[in-house]
Amino acid sequence: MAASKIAVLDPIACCTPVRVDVLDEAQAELLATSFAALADPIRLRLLSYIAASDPEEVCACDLTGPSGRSQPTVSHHMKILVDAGLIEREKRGLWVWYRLVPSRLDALRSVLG
Amino acid sequence: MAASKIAVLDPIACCTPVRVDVLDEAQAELLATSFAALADPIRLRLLSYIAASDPEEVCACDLTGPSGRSQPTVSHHMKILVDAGLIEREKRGLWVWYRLVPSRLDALRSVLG
DNA sequence: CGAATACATCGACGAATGTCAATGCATTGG
DNA sequence: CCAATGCATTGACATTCGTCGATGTATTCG
Repeated sequence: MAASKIAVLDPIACCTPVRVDVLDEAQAELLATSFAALADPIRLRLLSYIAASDPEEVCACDLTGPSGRSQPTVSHHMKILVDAGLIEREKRGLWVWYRLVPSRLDALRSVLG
Repeated sequence: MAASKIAVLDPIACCTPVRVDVLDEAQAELLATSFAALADPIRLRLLSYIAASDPEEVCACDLTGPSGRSQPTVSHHMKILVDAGLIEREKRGLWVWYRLVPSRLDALRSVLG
């Protein structure tokens, strides 16, 4: 079971479709949490906003405008994305900066393949 | 905008990471619905159960057992997966059969790349 | 037709989610 | 040390979601 879990989540499996055996409950629970983080339009836009930035790093102070949500709401959504491991958080002085975690996104991709 | 939408959802983009421009609200809403379909452990297990079958086709009557949920609940979840376009439904006589829709899964994969 | 079977829909319930105003907590600058 | 700033947390609310028993609907069989 440990082996199958690794197979499911292994990010190197890009484009070698993982013909998965049935997910056990623990795997399913974990993956569901990750996909749930992507299951909100505001979070998807926040994510793509970071992905579209150059360098791929965005200050929290620049997220309320594009998202059209209040500061607490944005903070709430970013926490969900961070907790899901999809983005990283770094505090620099007064500001907070966010980056994607490509390996985590790759892991999710491999599940769908 | 139509162009960017195609870029985002184009399934041929396997392993050529789509450096997406920021998702507009309509795209985000659509994608969020798709990911929401994957944001439940029972649905993930149902999906992987179909994927693991040979041929990749499963009768509804074989889903209540493995999922550990009641018949109405399974029916509910399958409807969500079908509405999201992730699986196909075919009625043959008294039975209903489900199949994956690989193109739809590929489309979601490309969004994460 | 009538009984049996497979699946969908309805109705109800508790739990989880998205939202924001108000407030709290660090960190910086004077 | 005090005021200001950026972000997180709290509390409250409406909405959505997952669940199942009861019921409805369609199909097959005798």
